[in-house]
Amino acid sequence: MSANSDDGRRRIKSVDKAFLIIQALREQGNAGAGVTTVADAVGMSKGSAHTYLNTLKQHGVVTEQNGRYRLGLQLLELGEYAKRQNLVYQCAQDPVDEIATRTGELARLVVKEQGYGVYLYKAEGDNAIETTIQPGQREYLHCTSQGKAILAHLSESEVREIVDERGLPARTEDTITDIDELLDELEEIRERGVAFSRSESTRGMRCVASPVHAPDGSVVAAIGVCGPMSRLQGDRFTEEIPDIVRNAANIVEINIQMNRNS
Amino acid sequence: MSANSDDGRRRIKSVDKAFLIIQALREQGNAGAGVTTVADAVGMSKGSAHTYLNTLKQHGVVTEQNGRYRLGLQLLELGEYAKRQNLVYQCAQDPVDEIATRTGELARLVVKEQGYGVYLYKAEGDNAIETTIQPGQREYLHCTSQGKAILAHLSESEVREIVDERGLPARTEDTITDIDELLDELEEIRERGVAFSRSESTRGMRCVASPVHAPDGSVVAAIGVCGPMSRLQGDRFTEEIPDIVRNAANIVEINIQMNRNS
DNA sequence: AACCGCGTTTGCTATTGCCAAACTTATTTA
DNA sequence: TAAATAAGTTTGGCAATAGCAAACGCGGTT
Repeated sequence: MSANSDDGRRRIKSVDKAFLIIQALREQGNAGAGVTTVADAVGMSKGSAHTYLNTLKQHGVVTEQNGRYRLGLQLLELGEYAKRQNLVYQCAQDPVDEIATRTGELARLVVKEQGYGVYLYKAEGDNAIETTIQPGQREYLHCTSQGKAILAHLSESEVREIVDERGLPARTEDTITDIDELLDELEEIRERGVAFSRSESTRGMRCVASPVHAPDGSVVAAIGVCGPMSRLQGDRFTEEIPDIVRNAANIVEINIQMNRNS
Repeated sequence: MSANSDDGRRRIKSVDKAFLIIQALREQGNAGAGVTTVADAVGMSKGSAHTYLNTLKQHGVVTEQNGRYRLGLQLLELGEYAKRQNLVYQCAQDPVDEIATRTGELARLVVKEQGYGVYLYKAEGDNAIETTIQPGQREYLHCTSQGKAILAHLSESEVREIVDERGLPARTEDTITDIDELLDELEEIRERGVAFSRSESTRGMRCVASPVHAPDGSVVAAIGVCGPMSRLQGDRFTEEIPDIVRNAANIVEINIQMNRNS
């Protein structure tokens, strides 16, 4: 009877369907899709799919050229806006730039959202590596140093909840895929104040990350450094860079607090 | 009786309302808004607004922390995806970089979407100016060189349609605000192959832009250069840079064609 | 020229979104 | 500490509307 689905709360089914269509279009990629293809993909009649696509088109989140529908750039405008509004994004840019220049490596900002990490900003030092993952993309929390830094400061029940929902897929042979092993690792990270990643998300890549806390004490993000194993080793990896990263994370936290009161 | 609104076509009203809420949240900016505020802003009951916000939250396009709702970063992921998928974006990056290094100025890519220009990519030369407008944002077509380059290659009826819908707001005292004057200017641009802007969008800023055509002959984008009046004048403004820009636009077109066949 | 596949439109019905009002929780005031 | 107020959440019932199926229109193909 009731229009609910997940956790007993009511939902607007038409909105769900709209996002189902957006998802379907996304999976079609650059090729785009026609009305019939979309209708089949989401399991509705041609007529209905047509009405949805037209509505979405009016809002610019879908574009159409001679019968082929694709994702529209209005999404980018909204997304960029959301990014710029983000307080952590505003407060972390300078410290991340600083990390990049001081280490010469790639420095990144990842914020927590819905059990994922969203890669929001990067700064490239003189020797910065190129990564395949692009700003704006989500990544799993268990396989990156940034993600683990965030997980380490959540409660065990929150961690288990995220793992139950997202799983622990293996990115490389070194990815932690066991929940108990992960919890042990998080314990260490908490004591140390920085998280390491040794080829856990990409072979040959090492990272160091430190969490960023909101004024209320909850973790909201992590900043860190990524580089090749060849350069990130010894004291530089275990001492120098952790110090730089920890310090920068601290500055971000101060920036957030100051921005709060203004 | 019928569920239509704009041009007789049916629409999904719930989807319209969802975007109304997104718009409302956007206007609240960084502060965010509570359920009641949103309900008032879009003119629906508290209960309904709550259901919508919860649905949108599930999809990540809205986030909530202790009762305050804001735009979510899922929008950024979708938007960045739409951008990366965009064929023109893929094909124009190298030529735009090239323009920037050869001129030392700011080079930009603007693609046409729904009667607006969407600023998708920039490359900064050694002396590049800083602009307030950010990648991902929309801009009017009548007041920028890039926009005029696009308009110049649409039919007069299409231009009139866009102007009717979006108007010709004045950005500076030099913005063209008269439709006939605009049409004359477009005529010149068509003959010349490049569009100029002299303080029409920002005081003291000059731009040169050239259109990019799809294989079917329609304009899809424009690339160009922006810089201070002090540097963009004389032959450099009217001859040298136009040559560079025209040439680069040509290369983009070739890239698009090649990508088409692959 | 007839066919076929695709996109668009429309009438009718069952579904679902919506308001109002009750209920719950948090915050402020006395 | 309690009362009062405000804000968020849930629910019943009715009216609105989303959805299908089927008809229509249109370009491309055999």
